[in-house]
Amino acid sequence: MLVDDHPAFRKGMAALIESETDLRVVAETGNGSEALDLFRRTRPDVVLMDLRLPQMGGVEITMAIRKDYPDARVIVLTTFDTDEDIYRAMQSGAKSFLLKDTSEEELSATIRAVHAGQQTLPPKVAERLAAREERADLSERELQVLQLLTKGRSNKEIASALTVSEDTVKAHIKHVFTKLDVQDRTEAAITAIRFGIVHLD
Amino acid sequence: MLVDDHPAFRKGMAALIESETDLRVVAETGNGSEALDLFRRTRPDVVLMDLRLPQMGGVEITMAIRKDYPDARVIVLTTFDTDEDIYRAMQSGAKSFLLKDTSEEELSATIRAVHAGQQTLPPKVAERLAAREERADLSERELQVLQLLTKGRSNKEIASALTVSEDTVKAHIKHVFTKLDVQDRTEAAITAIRFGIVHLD
DNA sequence: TTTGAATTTACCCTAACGGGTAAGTGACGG
DNA sequence: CCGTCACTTACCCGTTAGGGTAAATTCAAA
Repeated sequence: MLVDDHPAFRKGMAALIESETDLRVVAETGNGSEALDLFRRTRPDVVLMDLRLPQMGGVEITMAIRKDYPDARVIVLTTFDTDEDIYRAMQSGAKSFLLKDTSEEELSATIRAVHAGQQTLPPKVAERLAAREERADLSERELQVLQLLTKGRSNKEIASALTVSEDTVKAHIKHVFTKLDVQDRTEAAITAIRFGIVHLD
Repeated sequence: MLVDDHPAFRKGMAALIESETDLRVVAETGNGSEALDLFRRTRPDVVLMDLRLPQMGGVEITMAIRKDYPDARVIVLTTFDTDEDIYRAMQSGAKSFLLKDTSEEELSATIRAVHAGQQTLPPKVAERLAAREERADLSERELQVLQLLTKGRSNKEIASALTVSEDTVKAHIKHVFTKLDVQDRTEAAITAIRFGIVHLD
């Protein structure tokens, strides 16, 4: 099953897959909520899932599918990716993570491997996943502070937004700096965006 | 002619185009430098160009083509786009700017329109281009300062990197703040990334 | 139950930031 | 030749940020 919101990409990907004698596309959609229905009805051996989808994200869909079907084999296939994206995708139960520019050979090899129950990761992706693992998780509150900081808000503004004192905000920010290994708020904001910890928009 | 580094996308796009009786794909490549050669040899009526390509960017290729062939008709076709990307693409002489999730109908209609010599822009894109036009251009020096600022450098560090005084850096930064309509450096950094004025990496 | 992490607040203090204002240089175009 | 603009520097001054330290509370896990 193919889940991607670009019709042209789906078409091309389907053609690549169908050109392999042992692979077949049983369903495709660009819609997140439709993906669930389609999975239930077609029960594909393997799902190729884009992460960036309108409405529901690929991670949410993957989690939803694996909640009902823990054996579902999902390969995440995406173009732009942050360390946090990779991390969350694997956390959600994806079996593999490929970039869209991977070769036809690697794609079909991965599909077969995942179908056989293996969990493969390209070296580049594995490396970035390891980098993410090294980074400490932010607490709920620290994440909220970081999100506001990344909107350009001052400590005072963040404090009033969270209805805590400015000193509290400072404390959270200090912890965030340590965990992200940065020196100041600007670096923290950029790092958060780079790693995909927070999203613009 | 199709220029895009994703084989699957090229394949799908080619299929969409060939399904129209009056349209034909005469050449395709994922390589920037090859694009120039291919253009010279095949002289396509219309070029569909991705912006994000390895090695040479789509804007550079477009400029290179239009330098030798000012009549070349280029449609930029891309997934993620910043206001600055759109602006630079149109500055480089592209005739239209489409997002990759545009419908088959809009795609073929645009190809025909551009072939007929028209310069069309989807409403959404036109809107964002207008937003970019309203924003004042940064001077060379201001851009350098902003780039360093967006790496998390302090005024002192920026000053020594550009071998000017810290007061000078402050002056540039003040101008940047005014032009970007922001209050502080963190907001400036985020805005610069959002608009695509500076790039991460 | 106790240990630990998250959350909260406070105080002190120094360094950095940012606004306002002023002014000198060189280059480029009208 | 003169105006404009980019670039440069300087000074003053108030606000903000960030480091260090300490401590209370809560809540979940060991």
